[in-house]
Amino acid sequence: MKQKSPATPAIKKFRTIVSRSYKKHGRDLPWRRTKNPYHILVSEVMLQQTQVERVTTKYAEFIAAFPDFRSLANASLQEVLRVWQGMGYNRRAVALKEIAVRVIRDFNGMLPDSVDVLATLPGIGRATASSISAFAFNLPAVFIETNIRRVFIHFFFQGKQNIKDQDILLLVEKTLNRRNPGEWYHALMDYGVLLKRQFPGLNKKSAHYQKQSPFQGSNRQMRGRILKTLIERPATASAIARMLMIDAGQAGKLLLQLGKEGFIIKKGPRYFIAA
DNA sequence: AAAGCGGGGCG
DNA sequence: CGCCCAGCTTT
Repeated sequence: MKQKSPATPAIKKFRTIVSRSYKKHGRDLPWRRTKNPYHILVSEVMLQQTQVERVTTKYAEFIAAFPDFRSLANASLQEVLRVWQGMGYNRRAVALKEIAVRVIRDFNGMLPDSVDVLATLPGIGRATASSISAFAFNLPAVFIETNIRRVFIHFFFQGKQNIKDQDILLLVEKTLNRRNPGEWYHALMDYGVLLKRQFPGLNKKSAHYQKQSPFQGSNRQMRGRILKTLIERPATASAIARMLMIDAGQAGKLLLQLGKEGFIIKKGPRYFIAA
């Protein structure tokens, strides 16, 4: 039996501040009104590296188009990618569909509640697995994401630099409210949103901070355009190269890579969205 | 440890 | 224009 250390005054104060703030201006978001594991899963995958405002609209569309695991499992990748358009990181749509297939086939149609099992599913890492476990099943999983990271850096690492996630996780575990992990995490995230406006740049003190490369003219932009095109109709490599105004060599590379990742297939001279 | 992956909105 | 967003996967 693991010994529980008692909550120190600092921890009690921390909990009080975050909880009070949540009661006063916690956000009311669609996926916070449900414990349907499928709905929670869809929201958590959509929220990876994607602003809340953009997810709120797409979440409703996606659930309307694919109401449950079975309908998503049975949908074509083309339909799923079409609904996904505008979200970015299209791999997530492929992963979500594959998760639905596995849940129906391997888990009797029920999403597992265990972090370790959830993390075996494609596109589900530690953070998403834990958040699903906390929000759908109210289990005390320990995780951080960008808002939570900001909160702990602000409260417990003042004046520090190069702060490791591993060190933050220890504190998340110590401060976790085990009576209601789901609500506690909502409170933490909402507090992180407030801190973002109050103290810009907190996350730059993370050891894991990285700024990303420009998007204009990037491979990523071209991949997105290719998929957008192929969702409408199949096309040849040369037609795609012409449309994107790139040379045939680059188009060929992009198409090959998209094929390897399971987005598309080649039949004869033309490329299609994969089955 | 670092790079790649989307797309949009905001300063 | 640069920056960042409820991260994951591959190298």
